[in-house]
Amino acid sequence: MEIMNEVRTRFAPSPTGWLHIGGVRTALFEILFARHHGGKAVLRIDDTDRERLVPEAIPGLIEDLRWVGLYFDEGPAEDEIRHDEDGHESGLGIGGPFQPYSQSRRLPRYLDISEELIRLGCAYRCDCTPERLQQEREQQAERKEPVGYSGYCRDRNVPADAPHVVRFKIPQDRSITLQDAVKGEVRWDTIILRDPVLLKSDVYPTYHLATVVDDHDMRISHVLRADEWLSTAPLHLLLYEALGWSAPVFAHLPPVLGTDGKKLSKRHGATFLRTFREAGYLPEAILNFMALIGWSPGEGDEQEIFSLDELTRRFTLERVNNAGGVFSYDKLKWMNGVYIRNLSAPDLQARLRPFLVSASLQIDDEKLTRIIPHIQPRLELLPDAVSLIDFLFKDHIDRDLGSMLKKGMDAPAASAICNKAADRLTEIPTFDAASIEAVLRQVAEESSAKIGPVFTVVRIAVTGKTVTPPLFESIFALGRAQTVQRLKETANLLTIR
RNA sequence: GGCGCUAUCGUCUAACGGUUAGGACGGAGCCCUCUCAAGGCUUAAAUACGGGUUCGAUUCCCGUUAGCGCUACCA
Repeated sequence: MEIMNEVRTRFAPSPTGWLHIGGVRTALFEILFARHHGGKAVLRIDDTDRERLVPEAIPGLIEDLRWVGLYFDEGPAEDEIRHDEDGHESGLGIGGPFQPYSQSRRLPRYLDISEELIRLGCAYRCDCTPERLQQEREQQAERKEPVGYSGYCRDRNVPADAPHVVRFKIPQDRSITLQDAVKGEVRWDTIILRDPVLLKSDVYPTYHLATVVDDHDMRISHVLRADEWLSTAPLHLLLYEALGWSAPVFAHLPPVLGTDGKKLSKRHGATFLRTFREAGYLPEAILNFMALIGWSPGEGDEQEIFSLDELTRRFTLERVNNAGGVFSYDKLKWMNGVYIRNLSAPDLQARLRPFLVSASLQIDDEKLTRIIPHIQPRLELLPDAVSLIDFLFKDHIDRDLGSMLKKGMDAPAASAICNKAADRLTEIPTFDAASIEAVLRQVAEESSAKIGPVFTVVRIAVTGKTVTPPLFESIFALGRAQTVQRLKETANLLTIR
């Protein structure tokens, strides 16, 4: 594949914490677009802010991306990822022809470019103190002028040997036009732009310098990034121009919002992918759902459930929306339920296991296998299974006898039903759902009560719950011995009551 | 304040000048039914406002309003 003509996208998160759900959407679009065009998606680590840097976040980010099913073609190699205390390999390395993929390891390159820009007269050193800048801004605000760096150091020839930053010299009286693949044509007058810092005093680049240099160096053809970057696009365009590089295609993605219309953040609820994982969401459902915020298949197509392959096949920038979209937990939950129902029984069982284990249940595989098909349509989140089936795996269950005794049911009658059910279930030759159903229906018929209340008595006696998977299948899964024992136990409890 | 982006049911969205403005989530109702779900059917619910352009605007243009983003040696 000729790399020069290849479609290449990149996802460049800052390792400041767990992967955010909004980041998942961006990463997904990077991959969908690149793959749709037979290109490559690059993972780059934007770790130029040493103050907010969380080293453990790097393996965490890659791990999360993998879990959700997003595999990048190029990215940080093993040695760029922090090893644990014992120096064990993380196993998360990706690698690629443009190593390293962490910006903190590319410092000399940014310094070179910064120097070149100074030589070119497109950038200059600035030794203004934070206090000075702060003061400047306050005065501007007071005079109701637009706030921003005044350009004080533009022509001062600040020497290189004292602490300083390097600023880009924004050409005045220019008009910059961006042809954005999503937003269309956007124009700015450079007069409103202020000379931004390119290289900080710690010799780390700012986002602007690093991203332009790396996107160029790594042959990125399409920059898909969140909406919030749109206003810095003219600066980036100017940088490409100053360096004599051709700019990539830009596509600014609509934001993922919280219910209040503001950018999705912690106060709206869960926002870290990790949290969704722990809450029992399926990665496929998350991806499918995120794809539908800001993108739609269009053409009157009403399909909503898409596999990653299908999304890849159908994804185009033309169908990316301009307006931001509110993240709906309700709809995600619904979609998660759809995905759970579409799982094979063994697959569901495997995915459920960790949640059952962490609920301290002693799993009996035979019971679990029997009940799986019956809880499948009843799950929205994986951990929902716990309260539905924990009665299968406990030696002792508590029952609220009071909730049995409703709709004309009294204790003696309930006790008799339990005893009779226990006896009949002991007698039947084959203990399967159909036989259990036949027996219990017979018991109900022989009782003076209606079928509903009778089954409620049996349900609570056997499971301790008012809400359970279907009764006969639950009893079948529990097994004859435990069922009979629980029925008799209940009968006794009802008599001494 | 300045600059920019955005605007269809509560929410995600479809309708690339002509539709009874469609679907999905959520809501309501009904059916099914051993509880709870799932499933099926039905239903309420939207083009922010004002001007143009046009035979005809959800759709194109302008303005207003509102929301959001940026305005850091953060990304």
